[in-house]
Amino acid sequence: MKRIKILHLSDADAPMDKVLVKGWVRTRRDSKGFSFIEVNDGSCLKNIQVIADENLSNYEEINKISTGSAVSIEGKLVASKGGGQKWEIQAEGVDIISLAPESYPLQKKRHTDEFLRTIAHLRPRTNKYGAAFRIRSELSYAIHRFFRDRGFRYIHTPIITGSDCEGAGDMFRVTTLNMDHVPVADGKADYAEDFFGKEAKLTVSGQLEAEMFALALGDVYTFGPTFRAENSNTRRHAAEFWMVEPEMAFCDLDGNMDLGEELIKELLRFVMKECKSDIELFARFVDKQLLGILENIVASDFVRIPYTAAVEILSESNKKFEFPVKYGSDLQSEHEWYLTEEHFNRPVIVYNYPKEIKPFYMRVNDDDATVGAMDVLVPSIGEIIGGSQREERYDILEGRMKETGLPKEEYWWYLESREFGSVPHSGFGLGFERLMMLVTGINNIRDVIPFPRTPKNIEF
RNA sequence: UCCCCAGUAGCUCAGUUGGCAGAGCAGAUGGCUGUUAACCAUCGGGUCCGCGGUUCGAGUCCGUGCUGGGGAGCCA
Repeated sequence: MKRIKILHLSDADAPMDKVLVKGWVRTRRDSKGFSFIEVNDGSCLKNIQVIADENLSNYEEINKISTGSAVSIEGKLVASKGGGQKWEIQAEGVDIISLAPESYPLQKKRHTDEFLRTIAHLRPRTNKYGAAFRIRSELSYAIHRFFRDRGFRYIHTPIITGSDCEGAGDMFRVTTLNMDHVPVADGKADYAEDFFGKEAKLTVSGQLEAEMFALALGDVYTFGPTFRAENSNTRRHAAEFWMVEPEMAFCDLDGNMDLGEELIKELLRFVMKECKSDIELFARFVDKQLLGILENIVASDFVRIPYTAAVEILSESNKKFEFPVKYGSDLQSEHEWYLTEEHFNRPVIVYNYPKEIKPFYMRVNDDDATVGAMDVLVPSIGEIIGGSQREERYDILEGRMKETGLPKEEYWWYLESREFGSVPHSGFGLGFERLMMLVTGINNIRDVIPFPRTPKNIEF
């Protein structure tokens, strides 16, 4: 007999004569002559209540079933005699697959996120984390669907890269050298002996490679892990995280902003519709204002202001900032928070930043002072998208590389794309975990990724 | 890396001015009951984060280290 998932039982519209359910026991309560067993199989938030009568041949064993134990239940799906649930299973057989000892760390009552992080291998068995990771899966699907509907192609860009510096942050080294006996040449590690014959790192972005495919397939995107070896200790940063990076040929900065806004709104709409009961859990127990926040984002036009206008708003705000607002320096977190949470109270796209504070690949504007960069800021998360129109003019790109001290030889292939049929193109990076935080109201990135990697933390 | 806060039972926490280590939940045992964070009774459970210091006496005060959290920087 094939097992049926609890998801399909809870929305059943008629009783069933014979069902087989397998899952983990959340709690068990005794009554006179029978026992209530709450079983969850991870297919949905809901448990199914099982009635195990004392006439069952192994009732003595059934009475030893503890929280966390795995069971297989055969019986009838019948209308529940008690309140609180529509259906329950009148068990005809309860097989104990394995008993969890009393040391099982998950209890019926609420645990703190900090404690659950120390048992990341068990936390998906809780209501909250089960819901979060079901949503994570649905959100991934929604991303692929969004791009496919619009004719984008999915590109697998490399995880290991030979580019010494991709412009963002410190990188993790990839090597097969024996770290206890590193071969030396001229007083330095000799990478000629290494696997690739030169230094290799984990990627910090698939952008440069994705650009090559945008200039061939038109509209493309990547969706995969990226790595930053920054010693960041905040609730919004992880050393390993997932990023969505669309890249579009024949697209300027306006088109880029349009896509970013549309993407965020569409993903929120999708999740509110397709993950309704899981989202409701977060709206009830994690952030009471969650639904209002999500609806507000879906309904509002994102504010779009140039960097100079943002600086003006901040200067005229009469708000005491720890760091002074000044043209030419990057916006501090407190400035971004002010714009998106206080001044506008909705998502804000800041664009056209001074070129001195942005990387070499961003397109220089006609004023020769700013570049076509854009950051999407949302309340409670901060920067969720960072992107730009790319510099497609060979000479200017080459000049910017010289200015920022990048070795031209390393990027010969990137420059060549500007030599052969170069076209205006744009793209951005969306932080997938930050999107998860936005959607669920969970305020720590370590709680929206299955096994988080942060400085000094690589357990599991 | 810098600034701030915290660390007490398996979990969540209380612990007054420096004076015998506590509660709820969880666990075990018994009872009651179509229960649903079940209920009632009994019992077991501690390196008060580590190290050093002050003191007649430290969970409490001081120094230091570790771990966790929040903020900043870096960014998605």
